Amino acid sequence: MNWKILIVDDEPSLTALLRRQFTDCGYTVFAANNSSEALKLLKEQPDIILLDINMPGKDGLAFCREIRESVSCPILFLTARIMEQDKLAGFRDGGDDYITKPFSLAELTARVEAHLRREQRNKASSACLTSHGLTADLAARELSFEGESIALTRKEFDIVELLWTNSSQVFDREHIYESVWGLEANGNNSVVKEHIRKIRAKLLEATKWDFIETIWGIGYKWKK
Amino acid sequence: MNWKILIVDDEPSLTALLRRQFTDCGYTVFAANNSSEALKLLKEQPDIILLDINMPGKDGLAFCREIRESVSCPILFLTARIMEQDKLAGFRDGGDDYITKPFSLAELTARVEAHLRREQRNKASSACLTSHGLTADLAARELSFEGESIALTRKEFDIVELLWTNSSQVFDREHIYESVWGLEANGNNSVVKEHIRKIRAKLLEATKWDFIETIWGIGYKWKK
DNA sequence: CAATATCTTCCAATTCATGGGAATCCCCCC
DNA sequence: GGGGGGATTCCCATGAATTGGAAGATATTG
Repeated sequence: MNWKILIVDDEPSLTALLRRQFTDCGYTVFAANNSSEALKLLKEQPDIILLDINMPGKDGLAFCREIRESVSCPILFLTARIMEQDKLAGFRDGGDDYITKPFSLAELTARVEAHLRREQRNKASSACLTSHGLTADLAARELSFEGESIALTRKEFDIVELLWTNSSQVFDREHIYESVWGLEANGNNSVVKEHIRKIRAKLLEATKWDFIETIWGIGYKWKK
Repeated sequence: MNWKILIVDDEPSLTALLRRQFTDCGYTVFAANNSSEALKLLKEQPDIILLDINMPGKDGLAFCREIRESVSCPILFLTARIMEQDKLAGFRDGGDDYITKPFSLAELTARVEAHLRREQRNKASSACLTSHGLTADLAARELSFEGESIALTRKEFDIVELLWTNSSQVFDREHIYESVWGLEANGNNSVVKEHIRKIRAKLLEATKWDFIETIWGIGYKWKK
């Protein structure tokens, strides 16, 4: 993920330092020396904002109050003020964190990443497997090929999930039975056979491609 | 909003202090003296967790690593360790903030509220759901189809909200029961079935469209 | 106390899992 | 290259599991 970070500070040496740090970490950095410049850079839609409080012209707190409604990304205050009242004011005005100078670059970076991690988590969509145009959404229990949905039954989906998520492994029928059914296999593997057949039939019908490889005398494996 | 906060610290005087503070602020407070107690209290589904690092038995960092996957609420570390390495470890293990003792109650409260505010904001951005002409206002708990209001009961609305806000996921009946009722499901899931039926009947009547998909043998899912 | 919401129970309809046997395929040996 | 034996695939009828629906009991609310 390539994050965009907006740094607002009137101290050029600090913005330069931060720019270097976050560029090194793979961020796209935008820097402003005052509130009005910062306002223009908002159109870049940063994912997170570092905001100095003490600035000539409009200060950071006022800037934060102004944009808070329309900007949803986390805003972290950077400041030399250590008075508790100032901190509280920062949070009250909509800040998400308050970091006092001097701070360590490592801690600042860790905090920035913690906030971004949370943002991403809140947006997170479920994990999908994809290969050869076939897509499986494990949470939604959906399988589709180029947008076309393929209906699988419960056990069929369980088997596909098992094979696909361990696609470098060969599973014998007993292993599949025990994994999917959660029971000990007692020589009873014709069920697995039949399900493999049905899965193959459905996938072949939809994709013209056999995703399951038979390892003769051993078992089955998902083709990569 | 009545937030639920989980406090985990082995120092009874501190948990007592925090309990009083957050109770006064209108929170519902759960407190644990160690990790295993805390684990049990997770079923209360707290909105935020304050976690001491130094505890006998499993420490806070280990506890955090363990639950981070399954618990999405913010986790704030409270600790007397001020070494930078410790802070970085806290963030690395999935913490959202790191507060060093001694701290001021006012700042702690401000930080807690900043995190909760952000959580709410992230949810609120999807406070109005719309698809196929159906609109749900989660804050007002109102459902309507092309201006025509559809009356849902409390539990019915809870279920719709759960399914719709996680429309990429399949929920089995036990999961729905535990989420909506907040209780452990003991095989008793015909209630959920019946509520799903009622919701379907109401929506079908109003919209001529079935928004809930049955995943046979698994559960239910909101159609996208 | 009435109205509404929630929960329980039971049964029919549907879908899926299962197992057996026939047909086919694959590998090895000649 | 051809045949034999075992493993695999295919087909299909049956029965079990799951869901949807009706009706009524119980709890909650105003």
